[in-house]
Amino acid sequence: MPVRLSALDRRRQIMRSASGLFARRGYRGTTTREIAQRAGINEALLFRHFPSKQKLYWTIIEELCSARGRRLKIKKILDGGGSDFEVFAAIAREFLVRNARDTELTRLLWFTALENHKLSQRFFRTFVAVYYEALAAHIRRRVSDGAFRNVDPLLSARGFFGMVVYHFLVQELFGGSKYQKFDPELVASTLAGIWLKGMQGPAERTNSNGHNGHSVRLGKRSNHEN
Amino acid sequence: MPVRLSALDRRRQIMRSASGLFARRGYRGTTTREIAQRAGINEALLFRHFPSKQKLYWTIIEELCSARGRRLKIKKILDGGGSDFEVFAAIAREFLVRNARDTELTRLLWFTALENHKLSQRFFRTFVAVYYEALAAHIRRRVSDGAFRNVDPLLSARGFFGMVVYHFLVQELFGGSKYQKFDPELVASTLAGIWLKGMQGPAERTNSNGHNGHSVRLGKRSNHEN
DNA sequence: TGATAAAGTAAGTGTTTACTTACTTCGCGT
DNA sequence: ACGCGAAGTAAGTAAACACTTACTTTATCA
Repeated sequence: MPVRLSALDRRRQIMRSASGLFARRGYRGTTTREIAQRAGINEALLFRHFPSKQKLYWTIIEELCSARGRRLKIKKILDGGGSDFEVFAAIAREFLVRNARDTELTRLLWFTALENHKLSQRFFRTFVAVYYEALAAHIRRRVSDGAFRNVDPLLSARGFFGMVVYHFLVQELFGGSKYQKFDPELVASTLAGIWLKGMQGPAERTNSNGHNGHSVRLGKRSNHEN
Repeated sequence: MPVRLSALDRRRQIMRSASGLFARRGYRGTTTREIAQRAGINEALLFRHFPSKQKLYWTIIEELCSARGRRLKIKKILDGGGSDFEVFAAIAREFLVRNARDTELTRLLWFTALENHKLSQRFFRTFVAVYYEALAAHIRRRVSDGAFRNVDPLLSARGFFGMVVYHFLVQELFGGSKYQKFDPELVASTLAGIWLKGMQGPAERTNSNGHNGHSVRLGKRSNHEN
């Protein structure tokens, strides 16, 4: 009846069970007994694999922080070329679909941010700040190209992510999806369209720069009727 | 030594003490003993004023939901006239300074959203959705004026709040303010500027003879460059 | 084929939690 | 001035919590 697993497999299984519960109920709202129950094992075994509940939690967070290849994805989009509109819509889309695929992770992250002050900052640095830096660098480049207006790159990058992330939070955390569904594709292109048009320089025809082929024929006509 | 208060005053004092703790540590992270200690009373007295911890929590949330005159403020800004920029910058500023004044409330709300699924949706409706509706209505008006492009009013309203709220969250919840301070005035005008410029229709809105030709060309389907 | 080390568990431990009970102190109306 | 109801409290209780101990089972390899 009791399935016997190798230490590594059991460890992984416990972490999987635990992260789901932590995400739904938070650290304090999750008991070690629940975790063990969900993993189908005795509570004592949990404590042989992890010295404490705290350590288990941290290990999960740690793994989530390091394992995901998110950074690569956004860097790839940025470096991949394409019009500004294509790039920013792709980033927004990537964010929306990725987060939608595991609401669990998002909830876990937000819980951590609220429950654990210290961890949240470290979190932010390893998980979120990299996006900003990459995006802000890109914006800075486009500013010096003359394609974007000269606004604070960090602030405008934050503004862009803000639109996307907040939309997701409203839909998933606050139950906005109960009232209205949105097509991620539409959301991505609409928000990217607004932001991008808002960033473009007053002299819009300045697309001749000897840089790589970013042309400025963007999607200000990103207007999608339906 | 022990200060004797009227039931009403004591009640209020307990609620004040409790909401601070709930905001910092969440519902589950706050003990009734702590609350009593902070209020300078015995734990038993707390339970004479509130039948349970749950009820205390709900009462606090309820009061926060109903008492605040937030809705009025934003309506007033919208109806007060002024240029689009003045209006939107004012809304953003109002949000930033108001939230900064009580981070406590913001934290409490986000905690509630995560910890209590049911409550969060009700919360959202009474606390946040009113903003959207007011702003979306305004956007709709400006669209039919021909001043704004014809994008989904709800989505673009969300986008606007998203920029502002997310900036606040990053600064206050994730410790962004440790690294860099932002002048609320600057943030408000920058974000409002981006969003607004992104919303304004250039020579776009031609006429309304049932079929507007530009919608055929979707921005996201623009051809690739490499 | 055992010896052994690790997987697994039943049944605890002390502590903390939300909540009670049984009691004392005090302001106030008559 | 005195009685009564309400403010206030010391000292609990049962349940739930994270974590332990002491023990049994089983895969693996010399």
